[in-house]
Parts: sequence; C-alpha cells; structure tokens
Amino acid sequence: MSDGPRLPGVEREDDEDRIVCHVDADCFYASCERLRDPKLCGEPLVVGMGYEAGETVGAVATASYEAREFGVESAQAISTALERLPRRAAYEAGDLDDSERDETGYYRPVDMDYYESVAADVREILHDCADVVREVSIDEAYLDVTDRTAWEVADGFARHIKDRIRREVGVTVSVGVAPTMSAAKIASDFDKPDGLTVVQPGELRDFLEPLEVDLLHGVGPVTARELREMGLETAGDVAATDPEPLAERFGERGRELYDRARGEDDRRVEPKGDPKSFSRESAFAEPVAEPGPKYDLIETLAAAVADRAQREGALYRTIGVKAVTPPYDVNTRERSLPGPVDDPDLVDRIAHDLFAEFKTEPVRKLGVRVANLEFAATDQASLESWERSEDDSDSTDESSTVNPAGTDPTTGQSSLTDFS
DNA sequence: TCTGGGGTCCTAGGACCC
DNA sequence: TCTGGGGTCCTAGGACCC
Repeated sequence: MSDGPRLPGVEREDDEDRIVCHVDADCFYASCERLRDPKLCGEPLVVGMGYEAGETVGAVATASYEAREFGVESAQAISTALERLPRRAAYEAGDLDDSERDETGYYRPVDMDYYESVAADVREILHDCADVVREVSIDEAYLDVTDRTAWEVADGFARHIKDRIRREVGVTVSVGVAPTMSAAKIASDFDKPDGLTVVQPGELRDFLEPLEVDLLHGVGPVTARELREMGLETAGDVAATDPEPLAERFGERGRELYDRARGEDDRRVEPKGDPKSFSRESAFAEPVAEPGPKYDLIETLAAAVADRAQREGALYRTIGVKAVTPPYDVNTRERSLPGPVDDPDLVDRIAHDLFAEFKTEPVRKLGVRVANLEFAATDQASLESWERSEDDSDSTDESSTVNPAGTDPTTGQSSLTDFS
C-alpha cells in the first residue's frame, strides 16, 4: 500500500518530524480564583459548578491540589466534597474547633467570564510562541513549534513558554513536548503540576511502553476494562499485540489505539474549526414527573440555545432534545429541517414536540441542542421571511412543522448566497 | 463514584435513490 | 414480484474529553 503511487500533494515532507507542544493549565479555575484573591493561595480550594455560596448543590469543577489531599475530586457532588472538606466559613463562624481549621477549605462558584478573560491572556502568549495553535478547551492547547525551535533546545523553549505565562498572567501550566499530538498530550500530564516533559523522537516508544492503557487519550473506563480483559494492561502491551482483534472489537478506534500506543499519529496541529453544535442542559434536584416544570425548563433551554446560536451567527438545520430518566437513561430525539434556520420560536416548538413522549415520565435532566450548523454570512432578513412563509403553511402538514410540500429550501438558500 | 454541563466522534440500522 | 450493490442522509445511542 505505502509503496503505491502517491496522490499529488501528499509529499514526503508531511512525514517529517514535527515538534508538538501541549500546554495544559494546572487546575485552571482554581488558579484564576487565586489570581484575584491571593488569600486562597496555598489553601484547599474547590470551584463548584452549579454551586452557590452557602449551598450544598452542584458539582466540583476543579479542586486545588491541597483540596485533593482530602479526597475531593473533580465531578464530585459538592455535598460529598463538603463532607470531606468542610467550609472554612464554618470554622470562621465558630462552628468548628481551632484544631479543625486546617481541615477546612474555600469554596467558590464557577465564574466563566473571568476565567475566559484569563484564558485570553494565556492564548495571546501561545500565539506569540507558535505559528499554529489548536485550542482544545479553555485551559488546553496544542502548538506546532517545529519552525520555532529544535529538539536539542526544545526544553528551553518550553520553559520559556511556561515562564512567560507565569510572569505575565500569573498561572502555572504543564507542558509536554513530543513528535506527535497524542504523545505531547500524555507528556504534559506526566509531571503535573508545573511540569515539563520532553519526549524526543527516539525516546517515544520507551516513553509510552510502561503507561497504563487508560492514560492513552480516548481510552476511558469502558475501553480500559475491555482492554484489560484482553490481557492488555499497558501501552506496550497494546503496541505488541495483533491489531486485528483490536480493530474487530473497537472498529476504527481500535486501529487508532494501536497506532497511538506505538507512537504513530500523523495528525497535524490545526486550528480548531467552527463548532458543530450548541446545547444547553440542566438537571433537577430530583426526578420530576409533572409536565409543568419540565416544559418550563425546555422553554428556557430552547431560548438559551437559540440565543447562543444567534449571537454566534450560526444557522441550524437540526433541533434536538435530551431527557435523562432514572436510573440514568439518556434519551435523545432530534429532527432535521429542510434548510438551515435561525428561528427561536421554531426551536421552542420542535423541542416541545420532540419532548412529548417524555411528558409524564420522571426526568432528572433535560437538554436542548441545535446542530448541523452553518456559519456562512447570510442575509438575516430574507432568511427570516423564507421561514415565515414556511410557518404559514405548516398547520396542514402532519409529518413536520417546517417542511410543507412544495417548498424548496435549496432555492431559498441559493437566493441568499447570491448576496454574498 | 449514584451522576454537572458543554462538547466531539463513531456506529448501526433504516429510508431512499440509482 | 423478487432482487444486486453502492451511496447518502437521518436518527439514536454510546464512549470519551475537559
């Protein structure tokens, strides 16, 4: 296969060694909180999502390393975290003995706007340090630094990035440098917090070999268990095994897993493209069976999602809902439209429609989603008029509220794109 | 581990088309 | 009426990531 003719454009140089840097902020939300409130430095700190001061609701978004010592983990219920690490406020209120002070910590609610502003400062430095940056999340990015450094000095280059971020922003990051994205990712995790790990091309296989399979990106609890059942405990085991059974059991992912375990990963660092979907979801404190509160929530979520899409300038062609029923069954329903729209009322109506089968069922969590996004700069006014003309005739159609017979969405579309 | 929110990608079956 | 093979789109669910 590899000896066969090459497609034009697929040149040998694509296979050249890259130098990939993965930068990962250390418990980012907690670091941000410490940035604006230095008294939190060195103290156990829990940042809770859905948490409000004094309450016990929500989940742990980030726990500082000091808080982790007490068994507080990310994704844990705040109520559990509080059992392991009571609030410092409880001590300060005199509810606890002096001897218990050191077994308390600070709790803060998530403040995304502030974290975003800190992340923007970090991003600026990253873009300064690399030609190509792929932001994966608010606290994580890949950099292709092939043209900015060399393997002999990669260590110093990575240290320079770390130092700049610490000096100029005030948060610490862990950095992994490797010839592939997947190895760089593992490397950044290798020595957290404030870590720096460089894996030279020649060291790649030795570096990966002893790692537990679940350290490989894309291997979660389910796959890890299955791999162990197959007798594969480490990346080295996976690298040395026959890839066929892996491919049979895991499909495309199996092939990928095998390659990654062998240090093979030809993905290039590329900037992230447009988002594929927007969603909003929310959980009830306990399962709710009555239709009233559920439909209220659907409405709120639908409005929020539609608003988000509008603000981002996105049109959507698919609208969906999610209903999580006890014990924890995730049900999704979605409907695609004949053409892309920006229509909050339609999101609301279709969400209602799709949710109908769960009307009287107990539900613990609800979600609304739009997908099949299009970001083409389009003329809003004429698009809306096209939707309106569809809405007017939808009452006669039983199969869809937006797809009346005889309407040609492509025509509506092309007349729009003519403007651009 | 009894479960928060926002995403991505893959799979599999069915409809539909040629 | 029975029947090949290939392709695309849609929907639902699952695993995973941060």
